[in-house]
Amino acid sequence: MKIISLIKSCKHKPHLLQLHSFLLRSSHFHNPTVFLAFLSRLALPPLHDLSYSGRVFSAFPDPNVSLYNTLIRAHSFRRDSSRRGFQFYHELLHSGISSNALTATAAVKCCAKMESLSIGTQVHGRIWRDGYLSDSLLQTTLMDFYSALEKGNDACKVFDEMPEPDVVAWNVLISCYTRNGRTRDALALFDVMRRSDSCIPDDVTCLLMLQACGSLNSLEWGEKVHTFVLEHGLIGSRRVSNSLITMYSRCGCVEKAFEVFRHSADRRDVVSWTAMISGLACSGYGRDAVEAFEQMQSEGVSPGEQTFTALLSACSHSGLVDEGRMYFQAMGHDFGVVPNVHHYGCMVDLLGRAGMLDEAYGLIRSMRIKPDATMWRTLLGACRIHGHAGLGERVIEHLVELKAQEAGDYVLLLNIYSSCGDSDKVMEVRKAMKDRGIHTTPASSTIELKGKVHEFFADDVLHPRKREIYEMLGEIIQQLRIGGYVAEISSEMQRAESESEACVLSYHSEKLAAAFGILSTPPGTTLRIAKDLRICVDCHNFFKILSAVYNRRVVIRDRARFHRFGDGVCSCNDYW
DNA sequence: ATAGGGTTAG
Repeated sequence: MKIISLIKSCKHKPHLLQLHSFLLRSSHFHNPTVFLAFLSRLALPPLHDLSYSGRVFSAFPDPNVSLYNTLIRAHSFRRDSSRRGFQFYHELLHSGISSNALTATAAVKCCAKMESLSIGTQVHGRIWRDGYLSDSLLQTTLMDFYSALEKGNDACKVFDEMPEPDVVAWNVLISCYTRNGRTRDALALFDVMRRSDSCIPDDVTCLLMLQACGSLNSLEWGEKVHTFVLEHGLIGSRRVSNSLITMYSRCGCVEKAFEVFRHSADRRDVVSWTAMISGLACSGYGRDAVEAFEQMQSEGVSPGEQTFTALLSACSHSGLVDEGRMYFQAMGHDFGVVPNVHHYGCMVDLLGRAGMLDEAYGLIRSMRIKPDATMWRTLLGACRIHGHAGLGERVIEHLVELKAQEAGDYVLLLNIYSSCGDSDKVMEVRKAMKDRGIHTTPASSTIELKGKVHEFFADDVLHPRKREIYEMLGEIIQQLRIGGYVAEISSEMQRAESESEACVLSYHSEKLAAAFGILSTPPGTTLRIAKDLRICVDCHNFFKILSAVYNRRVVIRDRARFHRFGDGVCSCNDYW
C-alpha cells in the first residue's frame, strides 16, 4: 500500500491538505484503511487538528469502530477536549457499531483528563461487564486513571489483578506512588521489579526512579540507578541522560550533573541545557548559568520557555538584577517568548529579594495574566526579608481575596512583625490564627544514610534514637559556641504555638537531622539534608560554623535552592 | 496497525 506510507510521511499540514483533496478526487477514500490512516495523521499529535478531523470524520459515510477509537483517543490528550471525546464514545455506544477494548481504553483516558471519578467508575463497571478486563493496555490505563484522581488504592487493586504485569504496568505503579505521596515506596519498587523475573526496568522506569531520587534528595539511590543505566545501555537515551542531570542537580551535586552533561555532548537538546542551567541556578552558580545560556546559543540550540524560567531564577538566586531585567526584556523582543506566570514569578522574586518591593508589586499589577497565590506568596517572602510590614498586609489581603491564604502565610506575616519588633501585631496574628483554627503543619527535614531516608520534625519526640540525637546536638552547640555561634531565636518562628519557655530547647528539624548525620557517619562525610520549608537565619549560621568546626561539607536543600557549606562559608553568598 | 508510562518559578 503505497498510499498509506505516503500519508504517514506527511509531516506538515499544508502537505496533508493537498493530499486530502487528492484523496477526495480519487477512489482511495472508499478504502476504510486509507481513510483511517489519514484521520489518524490529522487527529493525533503532532498535527492534532481536532476540529478539522471532526469535519472529515462526519463526512465519511460509514464510520467503523477504529475511526471512532482514533477520534476518541485524539480528544483524550487535553482536558478541554476530553468531554467531547467522551461524547464520541457515547455516540458510538448508541450507534449499533460494537466497541472493543481499545474503545474503552480511550474512553478511560478521557475520564482521567475530565477528572471525573464517577463517570470513570461507571466505564470501569461497563468494562467489567463486557469482559475486557484481561486486556493489559486497558488495565494500565485504568491504573493511570485512578492514580490521576488520587485513588492510589484502586490503582493498586487493578495492578494486583494482573497475572503478569509488564514493564508499563510497573511504571504506572511507580508513577502512581510518586504522584500520591509515597515516593519512598516508589524507590523500593525498583528492587521488587528487578526481582520479579517477568520484566526488566526500561528507560521510563529509570526516568521515574531518578525523579523520585531527586525529590527525596536520595543520592545513593540515584547513583544506583545511574549504575543500572550504564549497565543496561540506557545512557544513550536522551530522556534518561537529561533526567540524570536533573537528579544530580536536585541532590545537590552540580559537579556530577555537569559530568553527565559533558558526556552527553552528542545528544544535547534544549531540555539538557535547561536542566543544566537550572541545576547551576539553584546551587548558587548564577554566573555560570548565564554563561551556559550563552554557550547554548553559540552551539545552535535555541532557548525555550522553560530555559528562560531557569535563567531568570538563576539571576534571582544570585542577585543578578541587571542581567535578569535584560534577559526578561530580550525574551520577548529577541526570542518571541511571551512571559508566563513562571517568568513573572522569577522577576518578582528577583526584584523582591533585591529590595525593590514597590517595583515588584508594580510588575504584578501590570501583568496581563492573573497573579496566582504563589506569586503573592513570593512577594510576601520578599516583605519578610526586608521587614516591610505595610506591603505584607496588602499582600495578605490579595491572598484572602483569592481564598488561598495558608498557615504559612500567616507565619510569614508574623515574622515580618516580629522582625520589626511589633509585638502587639505579633500577638494579634497569633490570636487570629487561633480563632480561625489555623494550624501549621510541622516542618520536616530528611537525611539519607545508607540508602535509607530518615525524616525529622522540629522538636522531634518520636525518633527511636532521640536521646542520643539530643545529646549529640547539645554537644555540637557547645562546640559551635566556641567557634563563635550565637543562637538567634528572635525573629524566626516556624511553629505558631511555641511559646517562650519551650524556645530555649526548641530545635528546627534540620539541626536534628544534622546531629543524626554526624552521629551515624564517619568524619569527613558530606551531610546532605533536605528541608521542606526555607532554612532560617539561625540554622544558616549554625551550619556555616559547623562546616568549619567539624570540618564537614554540608549541603542543604531548601524549598527554593541549595546552601552548600564548607570551611565556614556558604556558596549562596548569604544573599537573602 | 486505531497502543498504555514522564518536565516547568517559590
